[in-house]
Amino acid sequence: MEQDSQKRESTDDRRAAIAAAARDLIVEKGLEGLRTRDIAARVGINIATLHYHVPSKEALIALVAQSIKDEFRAQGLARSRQGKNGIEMLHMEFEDALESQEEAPERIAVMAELVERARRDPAIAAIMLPMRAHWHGLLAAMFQQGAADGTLRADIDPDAAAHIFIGMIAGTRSIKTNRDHMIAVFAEFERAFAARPHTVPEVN
Amino acid sequence: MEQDSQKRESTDDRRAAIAAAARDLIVEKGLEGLRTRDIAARVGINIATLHYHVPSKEALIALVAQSIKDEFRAQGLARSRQGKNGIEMLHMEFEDALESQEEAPERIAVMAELVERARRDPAIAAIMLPMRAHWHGLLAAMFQQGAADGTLRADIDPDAAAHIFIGMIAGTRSIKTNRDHMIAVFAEFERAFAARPHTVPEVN
DNA sequence: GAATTAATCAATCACTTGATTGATGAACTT
DNA sequence: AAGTTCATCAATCAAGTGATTGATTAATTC
Repeated sequence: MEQDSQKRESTDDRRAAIAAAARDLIVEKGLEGLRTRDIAARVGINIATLHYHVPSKEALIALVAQSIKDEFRAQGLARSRQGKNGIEMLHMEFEDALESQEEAPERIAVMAELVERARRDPAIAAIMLPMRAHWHGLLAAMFQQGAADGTLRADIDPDAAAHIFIGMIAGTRSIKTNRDHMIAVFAEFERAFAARPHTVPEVN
Repeated sequence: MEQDSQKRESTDDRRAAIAAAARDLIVEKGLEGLRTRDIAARVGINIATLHYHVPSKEALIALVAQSIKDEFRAQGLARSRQGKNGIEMLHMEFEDALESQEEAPERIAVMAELVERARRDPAIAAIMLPMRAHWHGLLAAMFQQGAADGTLRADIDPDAAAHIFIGMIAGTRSIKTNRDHMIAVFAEFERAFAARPHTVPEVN
């Protein structure tokens, strides 16, 4: 139960509210349209109060990046991959992506924006790049596992396959993306990377 | 031969120079760091002169988008795909991407920025989305062709495969991308989508 | 060669924007 | 109850920031 008559919020709560408002505004206006005043207004606080909780705009963007990173980590931990074979793990990964797209599409959009930002802002790069590298590593391990357990192609290059998988997911944050489209794309991905012992050799 | 003693440039030349300077600055500072004054300074003209040639910042960004679009169109027309089979056309497409990445990496970076922008700016969307749709259509046709001529998997979903291909290319504008890495990724893509009649069926 | 158009710039406007200051009341400490 | 810290805001600052104005000079037209 919350007491909504409370006049003062803790810094943790405020920072979370500020991050949430900033994320919404980044989706609406992009990083180039992000204004500290707009964020303060959306949270319902004064601009000086915002600066009390988050010292600078730079720190604010880093806060947003960190909030994204934390959510991805939480999602990764939510489901155990233990005891699963390669293709099953890949399936779970895709389901996570599908869930993200449906429950927090704004998260994907903000992440795309921050990945761009990371290219020229070391502070953001320090947050986003390890996150991407970690995901890439997990995926590569899955592909390797799949090649070993016979559920994925034996001649797979785990690193390259992880790259293609990430590109596929990142591409779904595009225009006409709906659930059915994503499912069709992943089905094609599965046909492309799953082991296919059923193919009938042609006679030359 | 050019006469570099010329004091006045034509509007076409000026607009091209402005677009080029803007693209460089977008790479350096992002759209959120783009300033009309900086562009003018880089071209070597007064801010008022810039506004004489390009009426507003909005129009300037549209000019950049159009310049990108024109270059992509030119690249697409540079090599004829006639008489090629599915996998050969795909190879050419990859070579074009590789060439872009090496000869004009800034073009890819700016395009990524503009694709983000298109999400919330109808004027930019009107330029970028048809470009993307056109590329997607060309790719889907290639995959269909490849399925028909036996060079690519017969069970391919051309639309989904095009999506994955675009994601792969877009993903290469990421961090540690070098030529060897791109080639390894495309090799994996080829293994994944090429017809593989040589697979030996396993006995259940 | 006079009139017109194209291209340019110094100066400035009106407004935005991130950040600070100094003050105020609530909540916690002792 | 007094002192201290926490959270808040009205007012303001200084540096931008996109755009305009009015004038000047080179090029073109007639």
